[in-house]
Amino acid sequence: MTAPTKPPYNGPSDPAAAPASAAVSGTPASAAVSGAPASAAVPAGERTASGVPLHAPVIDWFDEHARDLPWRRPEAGAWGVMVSEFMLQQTPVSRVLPVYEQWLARWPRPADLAAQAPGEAVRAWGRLGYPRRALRLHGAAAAITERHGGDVPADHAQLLALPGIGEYTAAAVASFAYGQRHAVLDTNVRRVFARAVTGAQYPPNATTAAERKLARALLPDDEARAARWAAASMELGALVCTAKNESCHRCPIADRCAWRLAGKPAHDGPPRRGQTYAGTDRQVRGRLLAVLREAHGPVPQAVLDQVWHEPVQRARALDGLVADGLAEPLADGLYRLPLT
DNA sequence: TATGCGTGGAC
DNA sequence: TGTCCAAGCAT
Repeated sequence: MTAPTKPPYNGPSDPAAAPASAAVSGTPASAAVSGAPASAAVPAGERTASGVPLHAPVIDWFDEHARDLPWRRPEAGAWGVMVSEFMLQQTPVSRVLPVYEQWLARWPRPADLAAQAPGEAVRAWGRLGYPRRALRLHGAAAAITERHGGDVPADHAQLLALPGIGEYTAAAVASFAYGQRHAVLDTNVRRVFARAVTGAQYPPNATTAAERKLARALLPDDEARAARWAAASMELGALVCTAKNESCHRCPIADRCAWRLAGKPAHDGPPRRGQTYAGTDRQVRGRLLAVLREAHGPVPQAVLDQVWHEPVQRARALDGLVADGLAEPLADGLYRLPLT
């Protein structure tokens, strides 16, 4: 049973963020990067295109510098890992921390969340943003309760079948919670690979087949070490190889980073998609939902009308919330968070 | 494959 | 101040 006792976050107390890795496997991988010069001492699958191993210094760095995050503690369990992954989708760690703690204290198991109305999940989500994630997490908890006996599945395909879980999150939960060997390709890892291996400042806008192939090729053969590498490469991107103001002087692989060795050429090609916000439906939806979240009962339409002056856009945004299941229309022009 | 989907901190 | 950015997913 996946029943992690609530993990009060009392600050750094558990330096060992993950089980110690086993000895490095000596099994040669067949997925060598083509054209790579032979480097006999290192299994082919663990070398970069230049033949230089990448994971050893990164994992060593991680052993020293990993943040003590609550979802990395053993007591977090698979449910804690999964909750954190939902919350961390497009939201910074610092904003996730307090909500995560409250969430796990209130709903320590998937079944506890599944027993609540979805609107309660939306309310507890607070201002993390993208509240459809709260709905999907609630739906995932319900599916876990129904289909998996209340335990977060360990199987990648079963994880992928849950609402709100895509390729990244399925790999992350399987790797971080269950120690499995998966390519965990998030925006941090993609940026590290783009720089260290490809020599580009930023990865492509959308994940490419070449990136997936590279991620698989760089995966250590040993299962526990692969899971460690996944967390370590993400952490490197989050703390050192950041999008802006990268800290190459603190980077364990700076001496072999293709981008740095090339003189850190600026990004060329199409501009990276920027996100506008002011004046969009998103902003209106956010305001509307904030009112519903903070209300304790049904809210009259007249109150919702206060949040935005333009009636057409306002109506479209409200309709969108209803269509997404984030708001529930009642009789007499009243709205509330969804009970079902 | 491109687009829509929240929020707030950093510079 | 405005722009960019933060552990993606669904359609």
